[in-house]
Amino acid sequence: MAASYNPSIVETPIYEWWEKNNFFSPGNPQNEPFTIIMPPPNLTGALHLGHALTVSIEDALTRWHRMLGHDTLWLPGVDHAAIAVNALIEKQLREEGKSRHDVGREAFLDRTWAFVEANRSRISTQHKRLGASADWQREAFTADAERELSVRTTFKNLYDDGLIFRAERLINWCIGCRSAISDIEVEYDDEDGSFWYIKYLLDDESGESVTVATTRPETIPADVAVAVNPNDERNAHLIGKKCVVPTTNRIIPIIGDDAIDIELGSGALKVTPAHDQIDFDIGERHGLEIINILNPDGTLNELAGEYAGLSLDATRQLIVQDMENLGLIERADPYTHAVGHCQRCSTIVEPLVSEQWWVDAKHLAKPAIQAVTSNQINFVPSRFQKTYLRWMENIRDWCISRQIWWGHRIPVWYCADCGHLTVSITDRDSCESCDGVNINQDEDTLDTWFSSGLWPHSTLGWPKELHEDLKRFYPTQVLETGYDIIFFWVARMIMLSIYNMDGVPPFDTVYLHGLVRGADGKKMSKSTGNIVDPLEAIETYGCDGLRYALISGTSPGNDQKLTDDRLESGRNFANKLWNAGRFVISLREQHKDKITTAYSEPALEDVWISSRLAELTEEVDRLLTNYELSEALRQIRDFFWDDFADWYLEIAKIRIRNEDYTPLTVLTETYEMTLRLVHPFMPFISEEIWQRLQKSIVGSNEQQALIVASYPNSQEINIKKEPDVLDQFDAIQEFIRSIRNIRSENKVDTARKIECFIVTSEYTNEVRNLSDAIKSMTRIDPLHIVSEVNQAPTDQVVSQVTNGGTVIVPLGGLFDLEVERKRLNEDLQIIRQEIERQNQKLDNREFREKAPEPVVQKELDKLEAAKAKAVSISARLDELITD
RNA sequence: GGGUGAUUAGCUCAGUUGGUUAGAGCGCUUGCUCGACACGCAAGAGGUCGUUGGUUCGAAUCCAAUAUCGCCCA
Repeated sequence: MAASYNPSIVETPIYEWWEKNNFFSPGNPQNEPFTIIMPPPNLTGALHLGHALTVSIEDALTRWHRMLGHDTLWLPGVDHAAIAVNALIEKQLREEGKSRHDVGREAFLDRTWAFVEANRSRISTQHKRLGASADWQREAFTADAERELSVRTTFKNLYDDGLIFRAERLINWCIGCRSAISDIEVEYDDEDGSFWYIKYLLDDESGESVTVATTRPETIPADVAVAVNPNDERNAHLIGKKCVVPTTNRIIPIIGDDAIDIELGSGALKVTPAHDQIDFDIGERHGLEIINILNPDGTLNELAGEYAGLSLDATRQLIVQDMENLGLIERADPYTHAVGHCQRCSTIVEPLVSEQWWVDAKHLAKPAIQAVTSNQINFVPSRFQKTYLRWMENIRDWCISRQIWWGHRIPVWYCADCGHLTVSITDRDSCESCDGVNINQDEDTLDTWFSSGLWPHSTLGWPKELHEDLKRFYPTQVLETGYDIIFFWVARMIMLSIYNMDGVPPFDTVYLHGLVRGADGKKMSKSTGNIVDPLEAIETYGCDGLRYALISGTSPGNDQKLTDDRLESGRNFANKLWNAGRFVISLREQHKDKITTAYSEPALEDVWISSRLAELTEEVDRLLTNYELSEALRQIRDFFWDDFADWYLEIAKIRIRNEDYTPLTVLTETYEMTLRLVHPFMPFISEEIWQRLQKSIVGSNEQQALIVASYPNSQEINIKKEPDVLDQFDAIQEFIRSIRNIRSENKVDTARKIECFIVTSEYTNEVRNLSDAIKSMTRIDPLHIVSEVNQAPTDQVVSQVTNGGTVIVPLGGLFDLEVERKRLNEDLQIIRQEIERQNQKLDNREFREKAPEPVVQKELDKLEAAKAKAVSISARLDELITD
């Protein structure tokens, strides 16, 4: 084995071997299932660190459950990302000087499918590189034939139930995508603008005017009324009169409406129902006409009169200028207002009235709210339950039609003869009402989230209700994703799954992770240049190193910064595992014939490491059950590095050097179990070493698999847990640390062996049993074990008092009386402060009465220990003074 | 404006039923070729847990204000 771990030559062959052996598919039909459906990444672009985090978490949960023996399925897939891919292909076309309309729908889709095929395989290759133990045989695609069937079936059922309908309403029109988008696809940014106060002249001889305040003068050509509050003394008398729209000179009514904010602006609002939600509502209440002045490309249409053909920006400048020339502008105040931008293409979104397909979200939300309030679905962390409920309780109808070509085409056919509308799961060539063949399918496609909303059951075979997977794996256990898509995805899945699956929610637990940010704390993006490519990180640090870094940096729902430091410590941990394994295996090979499996009389350290391991397995089980992955990993690391490698292994070395080969058994068992514990987090290195270790244990060349080995359980540890041993070993560690500290503080040459006295009555046996280890680890010789301080010399010695006794090291010529006196005085100071604190605590009558007994006892013990320490230190000080 | 999160060592973060001497990694100081590992070993230094007030025998932890930064929604 190489002296350092080289992940790049280990990882790929192991993954291929796992896959070849079909370990990723569920294979324990007799056991209870555990299912995670993978959030399908978008087809566009490469996988980023967010995906790497998703994989790290979901794979850890999957591997853990697989090792627990569950019938485990992690089902992968890809999302067709309708708008994003459509935009990407359109961009390609634009670069060739063409539009999608130039090439036509069919050629456009051919081209898109070619892109899709190329990218799908790249995404699964990258997932495999991240070590995802997902069942690739079941890989799904939101736009494949099975999923199309589920989409159309859902559409048809919702339509038949009256929950999908077509209506003309105000929608968000993305000028870049040339499509409607849903409310949550609009992102608002504050932008500086102006609040213009504009005079609308009354349509009479009075010469009077009403002053309207607006941030959007460019929509003036679409005005159909001016509204004032009937309670507004300034304006109420105008109600019922008419006024003239500036520049276009149409005559419009002045109406009264309670909803008008008297305080805002001039108190008079121009009403533009086609281009503003509030105005649209006012228009509905008053039966106003709707004038839409926008073309799909964001320019103004012929209804805008002289401004037709101009952009909104250009119109604003021009119309303001025109009105100024007419003396209609009273003033313009600086004003900050929220401007909507498209989530996908960042261009400005315009409110606009249009006929679209809608889902009655309020109706679907009811049982989806119920599923969460009744705790059928739980959020981790729980605070996101509130986020979810708040949104669901205020949900608005969901606009699902998109004027783009890439996506699920709306399964609706319009009859030119009778006007009937046929909604069908299968393609139609005749009208279901009049049988006429003069029908056309709806040109629009569905919101990409409509198909991903079906994901938990569409991937398992729905609507084929007898599908084995659906029966076996629905509902799933965990849905793991980023908190940024609770509304887009999680909420829709809950609504649509409950609707399609007879009221059964799609999963029990929603685990939400945070964003992975750059080392600078900013969101990773190309423009800030702080992107870490997961594949590059894998090249440098290994897949396990990356996964370690991601898992150890994450806690549910919180963002994390990924730094090189953390990646390095992941790589270092992998290397540490590797080297310990290398050492254990080489020891076994060297002493093959001396290994026994009997440990009738385990040594203190054997019992200690076994007890610690038992504690660890119980703790890891508890933590993983509570989704505290980073804490579980941290504890495994600490156990392995501190307890196993730095203490147990070091002592074992000494024993083996002294021809005591019994530690080899515990050494191997502990190390082997550690590999199993760490496997869900660092699958490659653990599998690699585990297999080598198995060969050395079993002695056969048959390749075994850690991935399907059992997850450690404290019951399987041969040496049972003994709580007393933890204290005993702790005392030994303290003695060793004290001696090392004395050596270091007094600058005793590393190589030089010195004499030492350990004064203890409580731990005499333990010190005696471990004396070889103590001597070797501290380079002392001889070691005297005595029960009284007066059995040790007092001249030119340095001493340190521990909880288990006192360490006394004669230093001879290296001894510095002043240094030692100073140090002892400092120690005494500290211990006296502690005694003070303890006394204060214990003198408090209320504490002694109200605190639980064990807590009081613990404080009493601490006081006693501190007092004993103080006595020893003062005694030693007295000796120094009398010297 | 409403909601929500963060604020703990120089940096990045743990601290999940209130009871430790407040922990880790990185960085820092000192010393190390004792049978794996310098991606390592050993010994250290470093924190009045944002501020104020409250609840409690006891608060980093619970409550209320407040400040700063962030996110979501309107």
